[in-house]
Amino acid sequence: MPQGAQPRDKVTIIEIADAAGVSKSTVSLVLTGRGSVKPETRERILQVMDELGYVYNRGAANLRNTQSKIVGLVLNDLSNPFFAEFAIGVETVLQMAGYVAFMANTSESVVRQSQVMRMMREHGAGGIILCPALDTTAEELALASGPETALLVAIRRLPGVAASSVVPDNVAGSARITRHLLNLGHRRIAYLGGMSSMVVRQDRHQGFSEAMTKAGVAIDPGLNLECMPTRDGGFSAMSSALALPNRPTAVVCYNDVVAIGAMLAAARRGLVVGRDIAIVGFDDTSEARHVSPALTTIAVDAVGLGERAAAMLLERITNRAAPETSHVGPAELMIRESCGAYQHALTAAG
Amino acid sequence: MPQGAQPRDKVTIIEIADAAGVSKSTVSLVLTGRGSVKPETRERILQVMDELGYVYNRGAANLRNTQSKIVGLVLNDLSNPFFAEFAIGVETVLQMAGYVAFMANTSESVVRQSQVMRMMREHGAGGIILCPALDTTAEELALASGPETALLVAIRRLPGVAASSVVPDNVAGSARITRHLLNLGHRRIAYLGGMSSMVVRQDRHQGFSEAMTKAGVAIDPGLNLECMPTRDGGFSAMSSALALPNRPTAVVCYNDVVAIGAMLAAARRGLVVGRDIAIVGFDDTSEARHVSPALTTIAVDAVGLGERAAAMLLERITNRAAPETSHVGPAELMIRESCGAYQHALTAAG
DNA sequence: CTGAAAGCGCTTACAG
DNA sequence: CTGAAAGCGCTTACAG
Repeated sequence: MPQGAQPRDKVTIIEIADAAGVSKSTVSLVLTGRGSVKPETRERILQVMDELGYVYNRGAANLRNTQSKIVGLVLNDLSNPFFAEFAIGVETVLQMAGYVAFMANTSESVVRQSQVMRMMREHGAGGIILCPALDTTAEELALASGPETALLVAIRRLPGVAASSVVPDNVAGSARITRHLLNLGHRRIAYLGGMSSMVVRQDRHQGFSEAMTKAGVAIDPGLNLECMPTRDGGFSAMSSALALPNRPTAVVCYNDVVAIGAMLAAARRGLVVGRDIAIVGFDDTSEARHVSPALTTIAVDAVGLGERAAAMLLERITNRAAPETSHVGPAELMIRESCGAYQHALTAAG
Repeated sequence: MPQGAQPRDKVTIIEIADAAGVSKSTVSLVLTGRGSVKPETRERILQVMDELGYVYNRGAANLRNTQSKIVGLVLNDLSNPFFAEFAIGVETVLQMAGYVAFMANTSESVVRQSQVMRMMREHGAGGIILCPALDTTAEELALASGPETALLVAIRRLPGVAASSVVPDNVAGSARITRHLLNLGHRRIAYLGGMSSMVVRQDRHQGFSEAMTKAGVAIDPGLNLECMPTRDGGFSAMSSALALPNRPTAVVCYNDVVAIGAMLAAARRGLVVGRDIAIVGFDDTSEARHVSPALTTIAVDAVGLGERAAAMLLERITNRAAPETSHVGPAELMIRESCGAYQHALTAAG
């Protein structure tokens, strides 16, 4: 607060009007920027606000005019760097547009999810970007959501939910990375990680299956292994896969986290990943680049998805009549070391 | 919305009162839980709310009673996993207490920082947890903050700012990891990374100096190297250090990110980290465990710091008379491979 | 370009 | 335990 100013507790529009010698309507006009106020009056008012340390009370303003410039972001797992990057994208776009974001982490709990969504609505969020917790059902969401709040579902699509959506191209990405392994000469390829109840797993596994089938390679049902999408899950599932009598020569993992767990299991077993066995992931989190050997994976541009999600939600908020839309983001193959492509090239050359 | 309910646009307390056959005061009483309402009346009101799809308008409520149950979280770099973990801690505690959090990422921009802090205040945040951007000054902050908003500074302390603070024990942590290297027999130890203008760097370097001095080891000013706290910065600075005529045998890095860059530079030069040279970090981000060799570093419990920050802020919000407090969190040595302790033990045994 | 008045959805004393 | 009235800080037509 500038020196000389009185540290009043609550400076309101009325005190500004008094000090500037105008009515409070005029002050409101410069605040909203709607009506046209004489430039010198405007300047004087602005200066008085500064002197008195005035803070615009948007809660009061919203009470009168609805539309709030607040958006909620509900994340299922902020500890996953993928979602942190997604959040950065969302928040950047929101900030540029003059919006402010509520953020909540549900840790995959549908209960917490309902709670935070309700809280955000009560606090006047005009829209919510939801990365749904694992067991989210369409009915629950219909209750947690409401007509005053625009809803956008991100990352995990939710069949049967009336909302816009932003998801990466899981099917195409998975097909692409599977083709990559097929091109490298692999035939016994396992699909590892995630639970078959997860929509994302279904999509990614579908891409895997399509690529295998299109290449005329039989899929061994014994090489379809489920596990929780964690490092530990990947470790256990991979250990099982390696204990198989006729073990796979390549493994397509549900995501990077599972792949890193799988790499650990292979190393523990004395295998050199990228030479003795190929392992690939999905997401391209920053860890993928830093593990050794570096992980071949699918980049989905988490930041870009976040930006797109925010832009689409803003569009729906400002234009309530706009139809629900869905966006499927790119999925790009990042060839690194864990697939053995580099070694393969050397062998081919020699 | 349950079937049978009219999808009215805005259900207010008045419509609830009418439908339940009571006055709106009574409805307000069950909403706030303050007065005592006859249990059956209460039940009936609650049921009507559910049927009509009522959403409590906290903006309107706050207008009357001040105190808002909203808190702001301003992060300087959400892409750093350390801050994502910190945010998780903050948000968990806030959620438990029935608060909702605004979140903003400044990307080290003081301009964005001022903007988002003002926005949060305008939207009625009762307090703000700030991880300040690099060039934040006490004066700017005094302007961006205000008497209605409790301020808590986290991670980077800000000399001269009247606010509670939560920071890790940078001095002790740095001294501890330096002692670890001294115990391993190192004498030519470099301090690498960060800019001397950063308060965190000053604290960590102080811990380094104290440990060296206490051990009676001279500090070579030529082995104090600054760089931006990024992977690339660490890479360049380490390259310079290795080009020195009498190069260090061990390197204490400003943080994990710098250390990982430094490890890359050493490897590029043909050195085996942990055998030919020791490199250690600070923070214990998840990457530290996954690089190869695994990074010896200082764990500061980011989640715990976040929880503590939130708890302290809540305390100040509910009890405005409470004095400002500061908390210094633990700093624990995580011995892994990059310091060569394991190799050292083998040698000693043989 | 400016002023007086009503109202947004709620809470808070104050009567009953 | 319940009702009528005032007011929180702002915006919005409506006059001037």
